[in-house]
Amino acid sequence: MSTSTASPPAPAGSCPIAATFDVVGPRSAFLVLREASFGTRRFADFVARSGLSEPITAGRLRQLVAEGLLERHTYREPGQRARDEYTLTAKGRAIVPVLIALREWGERYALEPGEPVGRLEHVDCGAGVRTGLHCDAGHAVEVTDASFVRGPA
Amino acid sequence: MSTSTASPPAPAGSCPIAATFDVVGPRSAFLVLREASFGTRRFADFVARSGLSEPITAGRLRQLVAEGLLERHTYREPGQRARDEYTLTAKGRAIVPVLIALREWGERYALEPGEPVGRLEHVDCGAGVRTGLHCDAGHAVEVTDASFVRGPA
DNA sequence: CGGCATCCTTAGGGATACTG
DNA sequence: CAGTATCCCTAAGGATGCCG
Repeated sequence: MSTSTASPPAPAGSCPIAATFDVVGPRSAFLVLREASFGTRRFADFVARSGLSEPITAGRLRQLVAEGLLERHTYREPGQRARDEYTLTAKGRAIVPVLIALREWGERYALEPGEPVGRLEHVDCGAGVRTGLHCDAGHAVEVTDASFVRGPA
Repeated sequence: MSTSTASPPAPAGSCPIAATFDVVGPRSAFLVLREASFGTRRFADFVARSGLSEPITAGRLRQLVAEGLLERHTYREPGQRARDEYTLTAKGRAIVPVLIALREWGERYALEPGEPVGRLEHVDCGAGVRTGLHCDAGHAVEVTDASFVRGPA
């Protein structure tokens, strides 16, 4: 990937990558979203599985609800006391490809080969799921075949 | 996406998402990598285009070189003085899909509609480039059709 | 140009203890 | 169980100034 122009000063102010970090938050937010994407719903499970402390977990959950990536519902199973649960919204589900891409990179470049990391399966056929680039004309695209052009999307 | 198991305690220690953040670094590292993916090579340009301060930029460049995502070369054009430049390694290029996925999310959910953000083009045909999920059997996969299974990849 | 040194402020995050 | 309240430490990051 490269610019076709000589890249003028760049309006860093409207960079969608920076904007994503500004909305989603820090590392810990991605870990909370990871757990939510795995189906974790309850506070205590987020704490246990994310590896984050309670205050941080609580803060991220609150913030992600405020940003609209998670929804909080209080529900009560018959005969049980009320519980809170957090589930992904459409906005939150839309970030799952980012999580998968992060996962793929980490598995390849940041973990020891052979570390147990689980796998993503296509529910329809059981085959492994991966991210990829493709163009609107339907071609598979390599990173080196993508060119960034500044200006209106 | 959801777990098919009840998700036991989770070995957060070997989470590839967390590992990616641990290797790549914080938000500013992604902005530096963004610029590198656009073809930015020189220190002053990284500073001007990333919107980061010089010390932070210098620190990220040094760290990303140390982690093997960037390579630093000193080169001298004929009749010019020596310059340093930073270019992506294969390990660094491999993270571009993460950047693209972050970019797509931000454009959709974190920026005002209509903000100028540029676009990615397939060099072969000029069509826009997007990320997507697919399975090893070749099917396009929706987020909701991916299931995470713990255990060896 | 390509940095590093210093200083400062804010944000991220863990530990612990406590409350509804 | 689902948090909140403190306290404390470290990391992130900007501003400024200096140096090869």
